[in-house]
Amino acid sequence: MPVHNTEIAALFNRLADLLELEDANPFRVRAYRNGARTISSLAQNVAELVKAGKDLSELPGIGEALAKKIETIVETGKLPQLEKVGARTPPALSKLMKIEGLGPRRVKTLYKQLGIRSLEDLDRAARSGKIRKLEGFGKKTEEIILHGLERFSGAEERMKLPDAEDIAKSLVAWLKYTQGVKAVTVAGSFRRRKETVGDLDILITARKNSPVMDRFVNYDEVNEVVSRGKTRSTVILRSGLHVDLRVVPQVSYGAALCYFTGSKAHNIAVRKLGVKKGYKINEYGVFRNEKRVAGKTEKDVYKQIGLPYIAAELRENRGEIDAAKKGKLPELVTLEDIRGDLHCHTKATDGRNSLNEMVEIAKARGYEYLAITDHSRHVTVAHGLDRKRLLDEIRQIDKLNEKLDGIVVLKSIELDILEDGSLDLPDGVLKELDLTVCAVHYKFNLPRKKQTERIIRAMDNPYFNILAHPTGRLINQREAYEVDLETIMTAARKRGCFLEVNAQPDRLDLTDSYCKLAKEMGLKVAISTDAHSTGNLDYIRFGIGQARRGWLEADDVLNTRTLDDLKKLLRRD
DNA sequence: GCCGTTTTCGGCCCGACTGTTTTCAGTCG
Repeated sequence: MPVHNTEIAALFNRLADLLELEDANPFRVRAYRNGARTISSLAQNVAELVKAGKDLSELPGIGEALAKKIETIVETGKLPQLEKVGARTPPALSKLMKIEGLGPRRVKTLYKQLGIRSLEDLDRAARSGKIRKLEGFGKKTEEIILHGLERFSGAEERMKLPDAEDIAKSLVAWLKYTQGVKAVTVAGSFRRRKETVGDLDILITARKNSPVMDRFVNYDEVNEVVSRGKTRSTVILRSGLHVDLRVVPQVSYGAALCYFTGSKAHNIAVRKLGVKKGYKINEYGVFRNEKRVAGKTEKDVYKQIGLPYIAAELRENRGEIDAAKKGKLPELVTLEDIRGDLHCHTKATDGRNSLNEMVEIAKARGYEYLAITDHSRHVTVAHGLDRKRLLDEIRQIDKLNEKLDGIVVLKSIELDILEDGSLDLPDGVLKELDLTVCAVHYKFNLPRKKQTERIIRAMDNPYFNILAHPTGRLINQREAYEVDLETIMTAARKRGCFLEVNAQPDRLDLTDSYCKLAKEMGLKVAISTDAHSTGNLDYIRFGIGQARRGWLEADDVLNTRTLDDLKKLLRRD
């Protein structure tokens, strides 16, 4: 099993932590963190790139030194420098820096002065009042540490996007109806449509004397006010979600929106570019010699430094600035581009609504087609369809199609890929379908090679069309199964098969990085909801967000096609 | 440690809030 990208990134991050504790050059520390970020957001397995002899220093933020270190990690599983630094500075200290309110300086002082090297040490010292006596610390800081410890022990989990949406919606409504408030925008990773959010960043433009800050900290759901200033405040809601609110004047709205949308790495890159052109960029605008030259809209900000507008979903410093400079930004796929859904369930298996109800809502959404993909027999808990019941459903759909106008129901199935790579129903019945959506639903723990072969063998079946939720991961619940997705993607491309971007907000599988890789490989994907109810069809929004984060354009997406064009792309002999 | 249509050396984004301070360091985003 090759070394995972996340393991390499973790080693670099840990090294960065320890170097920071040693007062190393902060830019060197940042270089390690940047490298870690590049590695962890890469779809391809770095170990395999190394084996293929690829020059890693071509990757952004990876230079000769880091490239060499990565090679060592791939070969030995270890980063010698980390062990060397670890001998001087206890590696456990990096955990202390995760406590809110504790950074490298304070952790270092705590270690040097009180010998604190673990969470337990920290807790003991704080409780016995030792910390407040240190220079630069005080009673209040001690309380903050104790509080941070308490919070830390709770599950540290990022919130899934739809949950954050629910919370944001009520809060935004509350803030909007405040005297003097003009615009309320949720920015941050929420706006970048990341699959999970760590906190909510809300931007407000308001008249000078608007009481919006008061109203914010007095919101019913606020559990704790972390900080409160004139232009910025932070609270923690009862749900545990942190919310930052920033108030700026109208003339700074665009600059503030850029700043608050991030990502941090994107902002740094943009500001750097600004500096090069003689501008200072902050949340109040773009400045040349103290004079504001742009800032009212995001577009103005980008324009001022010679760039076209960059969509929020792209702002991760993963090549978007370079693409913008060259005029090569993708024209991202939108909700309006989607002409149909290629994965949904009905009451026949584990869906909540009938065939007719599903079709009715799909039609109301303006879809031209809807593929009904109930489970196959192997998924017994969902009462999966056997050959006979599938034939019944096919006949039912044929009958319905005769009556329907403006939408066509596609005959399909979510077909289990069995352990040996065969499909769960015989070809004889599969050939009656318009398309198949195939998936792994059991035996997640096969070795990587076997799992990969299993899926590719399934693709050898001429009736295989789309690989559903290709890695099986459930966000915050279940890791992806071990599989060589890049090899699978290559195989899919060769065979005329497709991969799915499952739009269930629990799945969002493919990830953004793999969407981008698919695009680069020329492999088209289907964005499908896997809806188990009529309401779920709306999940398509989350799939679109993920696809946009993966740089996908309408042309890269199967279900932006008209029905005729779609049929041409699906191999059905 | 990275990086270069000003640079292969000398830079490296920018500001708010808090606490412990009498002008600023530390942390955060």
